[in-house]
Amino acid sequence: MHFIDVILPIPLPKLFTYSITEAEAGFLKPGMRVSVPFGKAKIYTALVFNIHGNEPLVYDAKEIHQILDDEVVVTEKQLEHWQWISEYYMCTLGDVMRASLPNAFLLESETVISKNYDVTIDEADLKDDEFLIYEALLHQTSLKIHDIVSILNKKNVLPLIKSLLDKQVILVEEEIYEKYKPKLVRYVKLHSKFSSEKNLQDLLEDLSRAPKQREVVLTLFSLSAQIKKPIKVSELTEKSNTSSAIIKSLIDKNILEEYFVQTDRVQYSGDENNPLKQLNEPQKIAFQEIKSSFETYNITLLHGVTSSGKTEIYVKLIEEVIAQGKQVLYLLPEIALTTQLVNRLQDYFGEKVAVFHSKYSSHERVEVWNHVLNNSPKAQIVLGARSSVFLPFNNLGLVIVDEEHESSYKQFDPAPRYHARDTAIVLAHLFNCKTLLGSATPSIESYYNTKLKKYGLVELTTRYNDVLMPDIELVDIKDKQKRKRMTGHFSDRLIEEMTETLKEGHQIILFQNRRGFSPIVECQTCGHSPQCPNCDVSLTYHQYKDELRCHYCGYHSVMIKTCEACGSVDLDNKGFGTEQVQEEVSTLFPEYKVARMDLDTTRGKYGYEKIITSFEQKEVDILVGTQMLTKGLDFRHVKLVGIMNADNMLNFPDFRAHERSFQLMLQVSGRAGRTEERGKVIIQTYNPYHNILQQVSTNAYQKMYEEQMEERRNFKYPPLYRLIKITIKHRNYNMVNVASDWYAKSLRIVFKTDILGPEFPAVSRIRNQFIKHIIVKIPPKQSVSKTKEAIIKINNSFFAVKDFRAVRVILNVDNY
DNA sequence: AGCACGCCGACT
DNA sequence: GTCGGCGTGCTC
Repeated sequence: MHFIDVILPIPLPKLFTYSITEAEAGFLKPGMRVSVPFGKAKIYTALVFNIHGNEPLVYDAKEIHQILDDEVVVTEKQLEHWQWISEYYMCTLGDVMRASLPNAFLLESETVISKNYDVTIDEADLKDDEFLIYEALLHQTSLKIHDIVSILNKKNVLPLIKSLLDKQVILVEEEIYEKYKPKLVRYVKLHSKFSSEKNLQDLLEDLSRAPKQREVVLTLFSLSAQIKKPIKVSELTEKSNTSSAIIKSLIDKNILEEYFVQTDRVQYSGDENNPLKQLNEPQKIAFQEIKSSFETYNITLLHGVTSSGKTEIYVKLIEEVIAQGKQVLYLLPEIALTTQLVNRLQDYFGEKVAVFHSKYSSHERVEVWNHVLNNSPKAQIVLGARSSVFLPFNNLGLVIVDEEHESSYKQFDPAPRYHARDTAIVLAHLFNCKTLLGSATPSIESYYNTKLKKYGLVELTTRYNDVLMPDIELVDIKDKQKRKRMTGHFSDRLIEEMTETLKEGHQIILFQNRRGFSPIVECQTCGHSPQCPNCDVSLTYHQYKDELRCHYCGYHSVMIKTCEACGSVDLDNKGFGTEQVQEEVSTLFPEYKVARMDLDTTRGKYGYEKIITSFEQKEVDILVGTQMLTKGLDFRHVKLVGIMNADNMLNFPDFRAHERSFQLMLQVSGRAGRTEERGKVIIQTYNPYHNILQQVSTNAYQKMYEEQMEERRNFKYPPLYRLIKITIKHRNYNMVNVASDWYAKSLRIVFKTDILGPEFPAVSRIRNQFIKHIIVKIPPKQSVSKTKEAIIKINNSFFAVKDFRAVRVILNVDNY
């Protein structure tokens, strides 16, 4: 008797056991995919977790449907890694599987219906709809659910299929198809019979009455003479300036022959292996320090001021590791910066660099996955966003986590709610290799770990080319308002600096941490402001489309002309976003070009790229944007950075608000003056004496760290205490209250203190679901894993209560 | 998560 | 009287 335990890509906490034959047992290995029947009819892709001979006692194991792989697609190391993730982040292995595997690896099954020929059917027995399907099956051998939906033009066709099945009119089968298809490129060549000079002459004469086709043949002829390589159809179409129809007719006439070649979707074309840049003195010292730090520590934090040339140091380290034939994982917070960085790395390492991120199609992901799995030289260096920690490395030699402090490394939804930095550190540990964290503004927890001597620390305090750190000036806008020195949201100081910078031909970045035009539209007469029907928030006015939008659920409606409550036309905009800043800039400086970079303008695969390139090429003089601007972009000609309003981030209700504001402001400031000239930063605020702003203006990281640590100690927050956030969701307000009270009470029985809540968050309803949060604080001496075990117990008894079964509970470990 | 089974309102 | 809503329970 042979059995396998498999992981199914669904959020169920246990593995499922299937029986296999002797031969299958000899062939299967953990990490291979099998398709298995699950429930009444469905077939799922499952991943073999282990192979054993223990027959389950309380149920009969079903047989597997089919083996899907010849070789493992998930390595043993990955399975180990998955287990750590599922335990640490309190999610199921199925959740991790779903997040890890490229979608195309998960087969889909589709219900296929065919006629039952064993039974004679009395057509009179059939209802109208049923007869339509029956008739369709007389013409076609099989139908898919989708086809039936379109034949009958109604949504719910399952009852009908069931009834047909009962009457034995049809047979139902689950058909499986692989979603990944290699990309084939279509090539053409002249049919071999025209290879002789004479036949070709004849052909051209034949075609003299079809000038278009003749033209194509001639172009093909000259192209193949020129480049002596196979000719793509797309190339030929473009060069000969014809349509694909003409080429098709040539193929049909057997004049051209078409053929297909499999190619990689992701290809690097360009010169490669430019010599590495020489490190300057401070970089050399830092490089040596990192290497000696690695002798003591597995993890080292490189704290280097903005524009100090951390990338060159990474490149040197990468060079050494790949020389040993090992793989490198280079993590970046988001894709915005990859364009510049990918180019830089490819300049040095050419084809060895593979890029991996969420905007890639699932086909592209499979290709990178396979390259990494096969240890192919094409993916020796993986440059990727957080999900690249799931790639099947087998020979990892170094992990680099750039911009280590970035919050986008943490996944919030859906499970697994992992932090890519911490997950990558564990991955590196599995391979017994080193991790380098880099940042100009390290996260407090990482810096704390260097103090605890868990991580090594290397500092780099001078900018590349000895450019001075930008001069940061705080402008008190409360005072400016009083003295009527404001034009819209611009202080006289900011306008002065902008005018001068533009005159000198330099560029400006304006930072406003809010999208849209104005967050709130308020009626001047009755004070009413339009709310989202699905969420507990006011709608934001977006001028560009003249509509009101909810940033939580995507609801949008046209801008109202009159107040919905009292009918008054006296509507006022409160607060301001990037759109309004952009508009004010174009009125203030009409002769200069302004662009905006935020979620709304960077949709699509190349959204960022377009804006970044046009700014780089100086087609745009002023760039207005949200925090996207901070993510490691390197603009050469920016001299001035303006932060429109520092207060809204400082006042954000979160224990990290101060740390985040410090990081954000220093990062944006770092965009100023990256070559030669010293940059200038203007920070507009109502409260210039705020500690954080003082620390930003003097680049006092140490001071900020100590002060924040003091607060964290006093208020029991990370990194001293650990946090687990429990979110309770339900569409019924009362249910959320009752359920969260029950949950919190149970937690308090076990943990006594250090439980916060339940509390409604600032936005207490999203997509028609009410939300309450409970925070579990874990003191330094309390075992984190024991705490999690206790929470899981409470969670289980929670769902044993009948009334609570429909309540959604989300566990978020390290929710910061 | 899906999906089937089972019990109560608005339609022919 | 039926179609169809979603509460509840199970999946090797």
